[in-house]
Amino acid sequence: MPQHFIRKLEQFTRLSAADRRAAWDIASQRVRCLRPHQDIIHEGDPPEHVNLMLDGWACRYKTLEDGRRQIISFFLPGDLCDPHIFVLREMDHSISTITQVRFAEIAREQLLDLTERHPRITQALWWEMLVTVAVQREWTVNLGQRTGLERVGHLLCELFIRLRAVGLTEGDSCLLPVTQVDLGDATGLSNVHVNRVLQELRGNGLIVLKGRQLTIPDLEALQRVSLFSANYLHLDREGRHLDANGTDLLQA
Amino acid sequence: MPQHFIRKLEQFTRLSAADRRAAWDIASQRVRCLRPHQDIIHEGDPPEHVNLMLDGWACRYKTLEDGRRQIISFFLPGDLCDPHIFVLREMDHSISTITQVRFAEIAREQLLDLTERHPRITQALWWEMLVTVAVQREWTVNLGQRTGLERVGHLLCELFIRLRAVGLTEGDSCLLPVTQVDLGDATGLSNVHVNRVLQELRGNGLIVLKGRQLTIPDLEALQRVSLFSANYLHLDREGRHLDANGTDLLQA
DNA sequence: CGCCCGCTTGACCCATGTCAACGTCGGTGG
DNA sequence: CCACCGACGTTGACATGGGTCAAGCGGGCG
Repeated sequence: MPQHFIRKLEQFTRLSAADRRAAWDIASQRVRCLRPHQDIIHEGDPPEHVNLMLDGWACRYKTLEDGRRQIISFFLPGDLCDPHIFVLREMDHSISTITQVRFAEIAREQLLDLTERHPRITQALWWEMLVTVAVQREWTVNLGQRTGLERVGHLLCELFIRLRAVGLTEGDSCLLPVTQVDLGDATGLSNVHVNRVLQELRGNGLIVLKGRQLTIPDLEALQRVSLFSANYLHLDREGRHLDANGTDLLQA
Repeated sequence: MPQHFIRKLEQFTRLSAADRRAAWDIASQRVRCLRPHQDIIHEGDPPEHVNLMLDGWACRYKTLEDGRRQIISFFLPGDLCDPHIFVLREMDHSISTITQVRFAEIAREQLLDLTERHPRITQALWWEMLVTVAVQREWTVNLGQRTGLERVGHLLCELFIRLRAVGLTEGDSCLLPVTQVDLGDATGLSNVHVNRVLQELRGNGLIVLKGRQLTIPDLEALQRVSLFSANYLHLDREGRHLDANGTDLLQA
């Protein structure tokens, strides 16, 4: 759904109606759909277009020769996979779906055209790119310094807050369509240990996790035990000085 | 030394004499110098300019409340700290020197001016930014999946190859001006374990490390035991189709 | 109905952490 | 010139978080 993308960009700055229309358009052409656990692009492939997530979850990952697999990041609805990736000749990692995924393929020229005509979108895309990198840095800290419990708690905080930012939570709940193996591949833990950690989080009343439904009754508490600070997500409308303020603007 | 910067950009594409002159100029104004172990910028500060490393080593890092510290990346001569960082309101991490460091402060307008006039430099800066992110992803894999030995070996391979790309190696040797504590903070290991791992690498003849001098007698062998593949550094002049080819070009 | 995938649990093991002591070297001040 | 000191590296003994293996379980789907 293009609205997740627009909602995401508006975390950074308000857009004009024309901006929104352009973003909507670009997200509505060339829509593709993939079933769960299919590669969108594989390590070694030449990057061909920018993918914009509309619905469903995907992930970047890398596999070592002996089969060890690391999930490098999650893509949620509204996320954009690597604007400007075409500068590189080949992918150094793979991207695959987790759930069924609908996404829009955006061609290089389309994106250039969009950014030329809509400077505020350009700024917002810069912001989205910088946040993506900031998330990657935080994952480095997560894997390097935190204990198993903290790692999983931290990841759950991040996912919940990112989902909330695009309107995909309901109160203190959200969908979490990943297996414990996936969580392990993302946190560098074995699936068995992820299970133990989840039990512990449940035992402490920090999460309720049944099937694919995650509830975080007290987000602050979970943040505290996970040493989570949301500053790296830069969600406070940091580009608000750029807010579009034409007459066509819906005042919120 | 501006030549490291230029040499780095030319890993991606050849530059015209005018491009080189412009890059040299921007790297030669507003040069600052800091002693070892001083913050260049601290988490929470507003980012003010882009820093270009001329000499010496620095690192990004993040500290948890209880003192655990993760080095998130290393900056080597020729590296640029976060072009376009000014889109964000505050730093979500700190940058500090490791050795004495000389660097150039580049103002936002200067950088915009440079990229407007020199499209090939713009492309090269995109490349450098994408490689920086690729390195961050690889660190995620390193911390999440590799054993202690592999982690340290992998880091040494990366540093050696990056140094070689800017002309800072001599044969199979380079300077490694970091302590074992630093290596531990970068690899998520304790300094004691880093020491044990280094002993083992020495024992296997994979490295010679005396004082600050690192020698890697057989880089391929070290790469093999570390499961290191250089593809993520995108060093094969991937932008060679953009090579400047005016008459002013020094044919190499 | 039965199978398969994902979750759960227990027993055991190992990589890595922690703690503590000691060594070494270069710098500095008396 | 020597004595001291602090930072860094090294080593051993011991502790532990998390991995591995294996078995059982439960529910959704063909």
